[in-house]
Formats: sequence, C-alpha cells, structure tokens
Amino acid sequence: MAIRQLPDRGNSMETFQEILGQKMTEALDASGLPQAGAVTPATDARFGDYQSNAALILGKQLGENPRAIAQRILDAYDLWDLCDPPTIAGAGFINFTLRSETIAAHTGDLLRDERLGVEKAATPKRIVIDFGSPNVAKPMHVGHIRSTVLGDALARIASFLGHEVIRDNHIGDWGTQFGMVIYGWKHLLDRAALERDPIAELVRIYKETNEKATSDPKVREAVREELVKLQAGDPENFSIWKETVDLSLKEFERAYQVLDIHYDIQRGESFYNDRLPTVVERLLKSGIAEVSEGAVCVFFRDIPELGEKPAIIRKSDGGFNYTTTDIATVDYRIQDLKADTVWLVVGAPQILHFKQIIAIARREGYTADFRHVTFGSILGEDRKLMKTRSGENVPLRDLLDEAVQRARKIIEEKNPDLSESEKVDIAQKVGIGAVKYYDLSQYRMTDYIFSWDRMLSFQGNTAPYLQNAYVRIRSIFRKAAVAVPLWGALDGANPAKITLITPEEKSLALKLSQFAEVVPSMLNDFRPNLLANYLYELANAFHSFYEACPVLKSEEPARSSRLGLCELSARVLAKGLDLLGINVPEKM
RNA sequence: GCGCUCAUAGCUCAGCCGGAUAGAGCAUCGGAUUUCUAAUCCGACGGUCGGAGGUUCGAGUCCUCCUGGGCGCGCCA
Repeated sequence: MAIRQLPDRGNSMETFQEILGQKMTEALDASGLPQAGAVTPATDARFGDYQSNAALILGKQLGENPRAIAQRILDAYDLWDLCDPPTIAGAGFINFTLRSETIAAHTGDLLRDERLGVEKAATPKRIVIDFGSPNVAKPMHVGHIRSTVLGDALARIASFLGHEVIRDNHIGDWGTQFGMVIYGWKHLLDRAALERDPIAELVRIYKETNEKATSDPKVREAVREELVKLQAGDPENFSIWKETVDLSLKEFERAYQVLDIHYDIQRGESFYNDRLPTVVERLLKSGIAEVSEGAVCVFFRDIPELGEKPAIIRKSDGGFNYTTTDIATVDYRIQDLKADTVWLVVGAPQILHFKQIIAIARREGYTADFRHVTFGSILGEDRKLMKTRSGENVPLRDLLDEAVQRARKIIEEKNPDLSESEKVDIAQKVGIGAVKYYDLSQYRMTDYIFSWDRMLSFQGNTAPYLQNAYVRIRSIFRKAAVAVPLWGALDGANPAKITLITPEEKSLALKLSQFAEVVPSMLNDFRPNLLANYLYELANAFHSFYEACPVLKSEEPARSSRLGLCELSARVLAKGLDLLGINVPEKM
C-alpha cells in the first residue's frame, strides 16, 4: 500500500474506552464511590456503543440497589457532549451512545495518525521471544506451524507496541540423534542425493542407521561411540556435524523466506555446550541441586505439582540433557541479552519441563518475567494428529507449496485476466496468508482440524475474506480519477471532513476506532485471535458499508468522507494483517 | 495413580476481568446485482454451552465431583 510517511503522533490519541473510563473514574470520585470495573464495548449494538457495569459491581459490594447507584453516578457525570445522555438499563447497566460527530472527529484524527490510534507501551520492555525451534537433519513439518506463526505474530505485535524484541530460534542442533547421523554419514551417505535434497538424504541415513542399530548391537555401540567422539570434539565428527547444521539452516531459511518470518538471532542448543558444566557446578554449590542415584537433580518438594518430579541436570553417566541446556539458555538471555521478559512459544507437552526451568530460575534469583506460551495441535480430518497417508509428518515445504498452488487455482478461476506476475504474487499472499490466518484466528490452546477448503474460503473468518475487503478498497481508489485524493489531507494540513450519515458509516467508523483498543489487549494472554476476530468484524462492517453506501457515485461532501472511511479501513486491515504476519495483494 | 489441557448449533470455530435474549462461517431455505470486484450483502432455520452439585442479584465463564478426548510425569529432546 502506498502510504505516505506520516508523523508519529506519539501517545496523543486516546481511545473511546480510555476517555469514557476516565470519565467514569471522575464520576465515581464525584459520587463518593470506590472505583469498579472498566468501560467496555457494548455487548450488543442495541444497548449503544459502550457500557459500564460499575453500578452492578458496587451494588454487590455495598449491598445497595444497583440502579440507584447507577443514577447516583450519572448525576455526577460530565460527558462534555461526547455522547447522548447515558441510560440505565436492566439490572443497572450504564449505556453510552457516542454522538456521530464525536466518532467522525475521531475518525479524522485517525486518518492523520500513522499509528492508527495505537499507543505505545508506557514501559517498553526488552523481550526475548523463543519460537520455531526446528531440529537439524529433520525436515520442518506441519507441527512447526503453530510455534513459528504464533511467535512471529507476537513479535510483530510487541514491536509495534514499542517493545524491544529479540527473536531467537532455539534450534535443536545437538543431542543423541547425532550419533545416528554421523554413523550414517560415514557408512551410508550418497553424495549425489545430498546435493539434490540434503534433508531427505539426512533423514534417510538417520532412519537406516536407526534400523540397523535396533537389530545390531554392534551398530548401536558404534553409534554411541560416534556421539561420544563428537562431544569430545573429534575434528572429523565435528565437521560432519557442522555440515549437517549448515545444510539444515539453509533449508530452514527457505521456509522462512516463504513465510516472511525472520529471526534476530539463532542460538541453537550447541551454543550453550561449554556453559553446561558451570551450570551444574553452580547449582550444586548453591544447594539448589543434589546428587540422587548418581545423577544431579533438582527437587521441588515445596511445589506440590512438581513434588515428585525432579529435573535431571546431569545424568549418572556424566552427560547433560536439555534441561541443563535450557538453564544455560536462561542465563544467556537474562545476563547477556539483558531481557526483562522471555516468552517461550513452545507446545503444551512441555509445560512440566518449563515449570521446572522457571522454578529453577526463581531459585537462582532471576526476577525476569518468564512466560510459557503454549498451544494445541493441528489435527487431520480424522481428528488425529495430522499425518501423511503413510503416517509421516507432513513436510512444511509441501504444505506451503500446496497452499500457494491451491490459491493460484482459485484466482485463475475467479480472475483469469490477471497477468502472470500478478498471479504469482497473489497466490503467494493468499495461500500463505490463509495458512497463517487459519492458525492465528483460533484460540491457541484448542486443537484444530486442518482444512484447505475452510482456510481458503472467501466467506467467513478467513484471510482471503479480509484480503478481499482490502482489494475492493484499492479497486475504488484505482477507479477514482485522482489516484490519492486524500493524501494531502493525511498530512494534516487539510483534514478530510468525515461525516457519518448512515448506520453503516457510523458502525464502520466506530469499528475503526477500536483497533487501538484491541491491539494492546492481545498481549494480556498472548491471543492474536482477538485481533483476527476484530479484523473479521471490521471487514464485515466494511462490506456492509460498501453495499449500502456508494462511494465514487455519491455527491460531496459524502464522497470525500466515504473515501476517507475507505482509506482508513484499508490501512487498518493492512496493518492488522501485517501484525499477524500476513501480506495483502492490491488485486485478487 | 498424579498433573496439565480441552468438551459450545449437524460440521468448523468465536465468546478478554462473571453481566443484558450464548455469536459467526459452512450446510439447508429465502431475498438483493445491466456492480466502486456478487470473491459480496440482507434474512430464516438451527443450542438442556459434556453431566451433577455449589458460590450470587447474575455462571458458557469461578469452585467441587463425575464422564469423555488429547498430552505429560528421573537419566530422549
């Protein structure tokens, strides 16, 4: 979208929620009542635009009639002509209906604000976000979608809110599987196959070695020795390991290009290797860890849910495991990266593990805020974990290719006149956007059933539906003789005059003003689906407006006002989708 | 056995701190277009929110128990 650079107006804009909330605070003070509840958007348009349940809460606390309290509040309430006189309804709800002029003026302000009304966080934090975490020598698969897409969206949202974000890919590049890989590399490797498809060949040698090791104790022993040699720093094994890591990183990077997801740092498990002995010694010295059955363990006897479940940080054979690595990772992120908070976007099965890690961090005196952001699984049509027909994980590469192909097919049916380069671009944006949006639009904890038809549908809460709303707007501006009639106004010199006549215009404008309320709320519980819901409602409101209100054919001043609504809708849609990591095409 | 998590319309899913008659999309049925992209819009039909208690002015939401699914629980990651 060709947005001219606008001035950053900082935190000068307040949302209606904040303004009304402030008014409520003052009114409660003036009434001699304690503070209670927040002003929220109305649960139903019939009740107005916003509501307060303060009187209900206070009625309970004070043992008085809620409606009487509501009246007492309203008697002290100064609305500054912001809305119609508030009404008391039901058990004691206070309903606010904003005046059209109020919303119109606010919409004009939004058109002049680069941040679309979204305030920056009052206290910016340095946040390390750990997401993605694929394993070396294995293909990325469908199981990586949720962590990768969710983590990226959270990173985009946090950045937009003014936080300093460090995206870290905690790659699985160390561990017992390398005994297999190195043995396979030495005995089974097909160099030509490796050239053609490195990951496929690495998987093949891993699998074949695994089979041999299962049936042949000699191979099993040889595999173990290769691992020991690698860990001891044997030059040959180290260089094989390094090569597999490099090949894998190259492969991951291809997926990240397609997904338009990028990391600030990629600290794999191997990065922490030389820190592990120190970690164990330190924990032993401080008494946090103790030796049990030959292993070094941390017990959590004071935490009921962890009581019977110690964390092993050094095995009885002297080796370290991933718990040790993750403790070293905490050290690095807090001490070296100076993080205020760490978000671990890792699936729910590891809840116990991260509870242990976080508990250990607490005992070590770390005060940073650690959040384990969990999520459910992706299921196939059979409601079981999504697999290929042969029972394997679905490779991410195949899945993304198919998304783009399917999108392309739909576009060719619906809009065959597009040029080849346009089709390529649109198929990419629609296909990848559909996959991401389908994931992000659902509550992260629920398992969801993967369905091409549903995610690529142009109806309902899907990326194509939202992208289409944007495309329609862009089409209006292409049709308009003047390419960017409002941009002058956007500089602030000559603001577009917004007038809201029809109900569709008013509800669209109100919806647009609420972007600034929704964006910050997402980080309360890491819920991008709240933004997705909002964008769907916005696109819906826009489409209703589009049906009811001709833009280019209408007379001034409605025409300019409606163009302004279109422009702001496009910007909010594009920005909202961008925060979810989704791009918008100009045509489709 | 212990722990985490989920259960909402025929299907897929929303429902933030407890708030008004539980919402969408698909499917089914009925309308709107010589179009600013109908790829859309408007409407109808469809629910004992897994079950049973409890907390209170009010529970899909909080507590207890039960049923069912998924996942995890000392030397894999």
